[in-house]
Amino acid sequence: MAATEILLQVRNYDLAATLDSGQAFRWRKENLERRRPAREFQDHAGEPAAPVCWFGVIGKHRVRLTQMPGGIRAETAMPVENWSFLHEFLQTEIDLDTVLKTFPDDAPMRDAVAACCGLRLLRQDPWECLASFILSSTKQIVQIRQIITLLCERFGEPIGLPTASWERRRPAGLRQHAAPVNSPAGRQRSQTKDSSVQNEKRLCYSFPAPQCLASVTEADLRACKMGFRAPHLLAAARQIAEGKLDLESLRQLPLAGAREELMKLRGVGVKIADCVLLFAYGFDGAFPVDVWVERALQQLYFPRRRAGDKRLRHFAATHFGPHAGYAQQYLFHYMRTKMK
DNA sequence: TCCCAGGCTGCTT
DNA sequence: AAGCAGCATGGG
Repeated sequence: MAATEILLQVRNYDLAATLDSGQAFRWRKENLERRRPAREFQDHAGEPAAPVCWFGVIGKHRVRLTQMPGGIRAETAMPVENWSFLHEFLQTEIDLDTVLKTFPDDAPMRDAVAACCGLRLLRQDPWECLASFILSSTKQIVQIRQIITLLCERFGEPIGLPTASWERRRPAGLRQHAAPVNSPAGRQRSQTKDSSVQNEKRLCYSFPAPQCLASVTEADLRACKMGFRAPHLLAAARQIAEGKLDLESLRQLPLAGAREELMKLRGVGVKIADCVLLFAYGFDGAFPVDVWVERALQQLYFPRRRAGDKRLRHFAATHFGPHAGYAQQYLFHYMRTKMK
């Protein structure tokens, strides 16, 4: 039976940490302060807490996710027959405690796990993930999001208009985090409302398929502010569109073989390859080392002596166990949000 | 103004 | 092997 809403019964799942930890770039947070709070959202004093929900696109589905006491509520713009796409994306079947038990029992890892309770790994579409991380090199996460937003607006397909119930559920007033601190309390500015509505509209596009991007020009892509990454993305799209690279076939390869295939693409080195292997294919042994993770390893595990690049990589490959990629995500998020 | 950002490539030592 | 400039663009 098709429905537009479902409650995913998962525990120990921090939606905010997961959707905002630099693995996916198309999720936007909104504070539903004006929405009548459900009973679950009232704290002990009876004050309505601000429920936070997240808007995003998974394949052709517009999705709104809300953190609930019993799990995650999911709402879609269109009725859904089969919710397996959502279970797959959120990896609701993963028993997080089992994963955490495999982490090394040392102080840095204990601190990171304690600080990022409920952080999960998603399971994304390989092409969207690959394209996103091709665009990620020497870019801040906010800028990666901007580039991808432009890319989807210009080349993605509009996603079906929402049902009336979706529109009805949309909150009347939305507050932006970017609102000036000294703005009058409790007063909404029309500007912030407009930009919020626009934020939601901007999400109404699918991620452009490789066949689509293969037919545009480098200048078209550069217009999305991606700079020197444009030829890399274009070449990757063409390789896939021409059938010279089959992303689905990588699923059958071992980690090293799949990594090797991805690294044949221009602009894809070991770090970007490992991000795709971890976030899209679920190779838990992949351990992407970016500036943040390198900083984490350096400061937390080699505080006095400076460890060389080679030594760091060997340490990363041997110290964190079978779910090293998960451990990496904890270190990354911990470093980025809790340490400086 | 300078430094940095979920890097990669190619050229020098 | 290791170091390093260049690459586009924007935030702090």
